Amino acid sequence: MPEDQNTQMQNTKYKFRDRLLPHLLARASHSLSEKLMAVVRARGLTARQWRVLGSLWDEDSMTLTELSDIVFCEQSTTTRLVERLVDLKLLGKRLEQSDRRKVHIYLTVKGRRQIDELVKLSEQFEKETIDLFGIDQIEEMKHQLHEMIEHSKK
Amino acid sequence: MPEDQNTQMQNTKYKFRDRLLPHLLARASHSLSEKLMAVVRARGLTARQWRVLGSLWDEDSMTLTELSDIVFCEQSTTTRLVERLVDLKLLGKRLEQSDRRKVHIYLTVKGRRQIDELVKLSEQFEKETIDLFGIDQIEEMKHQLHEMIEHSKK
DNA sequence: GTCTATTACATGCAAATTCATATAATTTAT
DNA sequence: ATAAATTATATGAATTTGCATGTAATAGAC
Repeated sequence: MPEDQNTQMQNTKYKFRDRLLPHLLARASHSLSEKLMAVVRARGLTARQWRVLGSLWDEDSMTLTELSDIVFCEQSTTTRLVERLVDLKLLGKRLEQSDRRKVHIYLTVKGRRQIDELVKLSEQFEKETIDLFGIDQIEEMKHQLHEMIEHSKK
Repeated sequence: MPEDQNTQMQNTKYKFRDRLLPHLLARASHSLSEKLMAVVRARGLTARQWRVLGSLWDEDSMTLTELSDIVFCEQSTTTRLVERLVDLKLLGKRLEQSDRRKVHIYLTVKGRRQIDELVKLSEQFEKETIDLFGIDQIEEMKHQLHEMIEHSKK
């Protein structure tokens, strides 16, 4: 088995599960959001519900397909997830006039009020991370992450 | 970018959903693993099943609790997920002698054969990422990610 | 214009996941 | 040594999810 020179050092230091970038990114994401998620759950929201609600925070509206892409799940899952939040009056639906296939989802006033605290908490945790690692390092990491995301789209 | 105040410019450039590190990390992880996941699904495995199997690749064994921590899910989920893979003869169970509460899970020969291709593919995609962004940048990012994970444990 | 392909969303259903709780083994406190 | 607390795993029930497929609106080919 011809071992790559590059990964040789990592091989001895980390196990498979923590050596590969995708796993590592997921784990870091999970670690960093752990505290917030405890609050999210305590507010009766699932991680995905929060992600949908939060994503609409500074958007006028998004279609179900756009939301699915952001939440990393099937469109059918988004349909039902949103349906539930519409029942709870946290989200609203609006048909696009020029293309009546598209359903636009938006945050209601109640929904906005509901997640206001979570949004502020998110920003606060973000600030803590920035303070800990330094604005320059974090900004550079974000830049690289955006590049990775952009590149994978092709 | 430098003359602007801290996150001010980020605020205008990115929406809430893509400005916060946890979301961004999750999105990058998802983007980078997309191609591999297509193969994983084609092999009849779910993302979580693959993560469990892959994590055991270079471990003698892990307990259910240890696995749950790695897969980011409830222990009860791991119990049933593993149960299914044991039925498929991809995993085996062994009780710890000194503490018979603990169930040790390990990859069977069949399981190892089953994921061999996926492990190689993972390494290959990792190499592509490294070639694209440079070994130094990737290593530095991994280092920071490990630091973030480590810090969050406290 | 008509026919076909594509896009956006919905739905039936089986499987997966979680939450709460139960059980069993081990450790700790007294 | 025993009772209480803790740790590791299992299980029942309700919810969520994904896959396959269906339906309606739009775009494209001719």
